[in-house]
Amino acid sequence: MTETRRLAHERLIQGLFAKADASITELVQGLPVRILRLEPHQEIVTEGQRMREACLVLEGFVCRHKHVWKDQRQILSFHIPGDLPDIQSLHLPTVDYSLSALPASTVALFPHAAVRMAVEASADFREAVWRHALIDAAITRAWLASVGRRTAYQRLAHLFCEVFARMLDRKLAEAQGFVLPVTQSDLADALGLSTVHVNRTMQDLRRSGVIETRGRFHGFTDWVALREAADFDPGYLHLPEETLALLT
Amino acid sequence: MTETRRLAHERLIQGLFAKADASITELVQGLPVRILRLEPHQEIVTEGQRMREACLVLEGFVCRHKHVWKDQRQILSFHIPGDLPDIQSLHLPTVDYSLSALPASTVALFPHAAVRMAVEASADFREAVWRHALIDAAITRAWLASVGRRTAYQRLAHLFCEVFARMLDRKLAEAQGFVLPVTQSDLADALGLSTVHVNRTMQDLRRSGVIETRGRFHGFTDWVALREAADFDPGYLHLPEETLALLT
DNA sequence: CGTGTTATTGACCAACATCAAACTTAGTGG
DNA sequence: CCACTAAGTTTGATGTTGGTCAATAACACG
Repeated sequence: MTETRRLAHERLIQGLFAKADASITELVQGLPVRILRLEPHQEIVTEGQRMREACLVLEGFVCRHKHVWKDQRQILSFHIPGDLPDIQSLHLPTVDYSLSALPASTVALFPHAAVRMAVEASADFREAVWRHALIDAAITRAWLASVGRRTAYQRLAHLFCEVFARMLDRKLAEAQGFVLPVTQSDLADALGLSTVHVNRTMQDLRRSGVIETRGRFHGFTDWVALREAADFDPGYLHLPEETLALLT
Repeated sequence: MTETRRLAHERLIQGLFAKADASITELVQGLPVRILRLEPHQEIVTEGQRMREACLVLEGFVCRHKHVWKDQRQILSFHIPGDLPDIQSLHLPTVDYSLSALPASTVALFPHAAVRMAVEASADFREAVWRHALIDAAITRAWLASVGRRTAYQRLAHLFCEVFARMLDRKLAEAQGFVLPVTQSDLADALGLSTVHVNRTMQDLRRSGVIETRGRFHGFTDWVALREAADFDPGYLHLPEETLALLT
């Protein structure tokens, strides 16, 4: 467990900073942290809840979602290790969404009070938290544009590009492809489609020869074509040059 | 023009704080500001642009939008007087969306440098800016849920409820209804629908007896029914109690 | 093996898009 | 005050994307 705590501090740094300087490392390692292991589909946070801790994804895959009308749900975002899906609860403690693990996952919980102290102590830390929250908002806007104005084919392609790019940046993906540990029904809820249609659209993607699926690993057989079909421009992710270079 | 500058400071306070204390008022009134008058449809900010000022809506109605694929656009948010649609450019200067006036509008521009100083000088101001940016993100999430999982009828109803609630809070609407100064084609781009379908759906709303339109004024003839059709819960707007009371 | 979850298929249907035209309104200049 | 124009709204006819329902097939795991 001490091992996992170390991982939590490491991942926090990885998620917030391109490169950590010594003072930041020290600051982060001083943060108290609680580890939570989650079953598949387990809910961590519920819409309307008042938070006292902020969550960091350590392993697995987490999503934000909202329940809409009769048992329909919309997934609002996917979160990979290193993400802080509810960091904004620091300033707006009542959350407007639920948070759930998709496959079995593990998350770290940092008390708001401690994070607030770190934020006040270090301008770099403060800046990094802002950046993280704002990129998150930019991603939500990209999703809104996708769901509002793209076809199912384009939406799915765009989602693949985005999640791949983000995972690549955190060294969670190979250049040739990546593991997306979610079901087709999760994808449907993320893209505003039905499960059946996601299934058919996936088949279209495979038939077009841009993606090859083996289980939950998705290999890119024609990255340029995928990127173009999706009309994907990674600008909104504000990735470092090194990562962007890998997405050419 | 000096008159308009005063208005700018006043609206900034109104947009950021429920009630202003004296020190905040002083701080805000010290901010340098530039006024811009906009023609209908005039673009203020363009996707990818690097900002050095932050925009505050003074009069009219402004929207954020993204261009998607062949001349399609998705409106990401509407902004009413008192809103800071691109305050996040303070920390992420390259914006991922465009900003346009819908009807003729006027906006104030505050230099980033000055705002940054105010943010550093006052914890209350800093907190208020965070709050503003985070509520904005919550609104985007609500839109995503709407576009992803609601029918045209529900989406339109939800949008009416939301914008009305926000305008009410800023004293920009009467209890019986409000002026929404946008075209049906703007609504279509906001809701991910076609203009024709928005038109037909508006007629449905009128036929159901929940809304009555005279020009761009929309009167609520059955608020409770509208609210229920939209499945509208204003929690995500984080409005003060007084305003919530008016939405019962 | 059996049991539960996920993926895939087929038949049919509904919501919403597209296209093209007519109508309304508000603004403009003579 | 009236034509003239441009923008926005409304209508009808028709097409398509994606939804629903229901069944079957493929896995994954104890």
